[in-house]
Amino acid sequence: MRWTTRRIHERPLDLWHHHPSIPLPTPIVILMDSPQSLPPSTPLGSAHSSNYLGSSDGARAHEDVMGLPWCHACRPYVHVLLSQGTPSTSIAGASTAAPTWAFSSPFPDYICVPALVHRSQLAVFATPVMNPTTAASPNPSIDSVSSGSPIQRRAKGVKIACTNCRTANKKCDEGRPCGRCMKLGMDDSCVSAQRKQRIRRVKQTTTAITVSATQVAVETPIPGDGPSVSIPASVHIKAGASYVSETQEMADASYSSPVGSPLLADLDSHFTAAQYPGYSVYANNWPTQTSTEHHYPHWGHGSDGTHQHPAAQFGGSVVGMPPDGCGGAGGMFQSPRQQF
DNA sequence: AACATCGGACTTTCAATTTT
DNA sequence: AAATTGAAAGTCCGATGTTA
Ligand SMILES: [Zn+2]
Ligand SMILES: [Zn+2]
Repeated sequence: MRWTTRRIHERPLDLWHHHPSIPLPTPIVILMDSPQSLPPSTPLGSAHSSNYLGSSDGARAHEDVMGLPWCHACRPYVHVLLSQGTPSTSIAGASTAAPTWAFSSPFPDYICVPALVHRSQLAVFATPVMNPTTAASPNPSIDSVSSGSPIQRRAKGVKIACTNCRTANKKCDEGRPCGRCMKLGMDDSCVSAQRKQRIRRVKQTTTAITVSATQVAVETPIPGDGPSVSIPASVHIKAGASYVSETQEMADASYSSPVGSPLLADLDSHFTAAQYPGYSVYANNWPTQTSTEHHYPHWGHGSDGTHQHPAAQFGGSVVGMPPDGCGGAGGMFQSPRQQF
């Protein structure tokens, strides 16, 4: 089996289409735990990637979940620890109804949702922790999840603020004088600030990568293995990159950047659970066979050939099922991020 | 109410490093 | 040369304090 690592770089999600070589549904399930980099103070409406469950990089706004070109229909699932990944406050327009895209997780206190769901969309699961299926619905008429109503994101700033606005930490505009300076009668002093020269710095060697934003791990139960609650082991995922089974050549060259076989041995040398407290890992069961049958290691095949949701094979109750095919971009998995 | 400050949450840039 | 990736530097929201 060949593995490919790739990462989406500064590309709006909407531009991604489902890639024919990526099986549906995806063979990867992400387990997210202890998202300590999601401070309660983080605005829920923010487009900050740490707000997007499953994002592998909490510091970048433009890079994508797990570095893979998922379309809405094939994105992986994230098991979110409710007590920590759930926003404690709701946002305007957020649904309080049990969403149909959420699943109960086989892991206690987790729920299973598609990766890239905005954190705010979990408001429905806010404390006290409750079963998605029985969650009350105080305001069922408003459902930002299924309706895809956008969540307010921070306004885009100007390229370069005037010195006055920069100093005052206030919003500037492109005009010179800018609106604020005009309003305050500071027309004369309104000049564009100068960007400082960046100080020279030396990069450290890579091994101690910060495990950021979404503490993730992949787990890959063999189909038909029955309940597979994995045991914390070493980390099998590299920050900023992820791996997808590549059993056929990529049709679209722009998506691929083939790499050798960065599998376990490789990655284990970089990460251990001990090194990163709080980084719970559930990766004890990577697929070993190379059969093309293994496109769906997670979901397995139902007797009728359809794919099963992981929750199903774990015996968890499925609250809803993901849509089939790749036409779901505008549907229930729609990202709240407008700039996608 | 209008304005000044400012902590800090996002965002954008860019250059060091790694890949191709 | 191009892609990654760490993190410096930038924008500005929103809370708080001051002034009128
Ligand atoms: Zn200005
Ligand atoms: Zn100005």
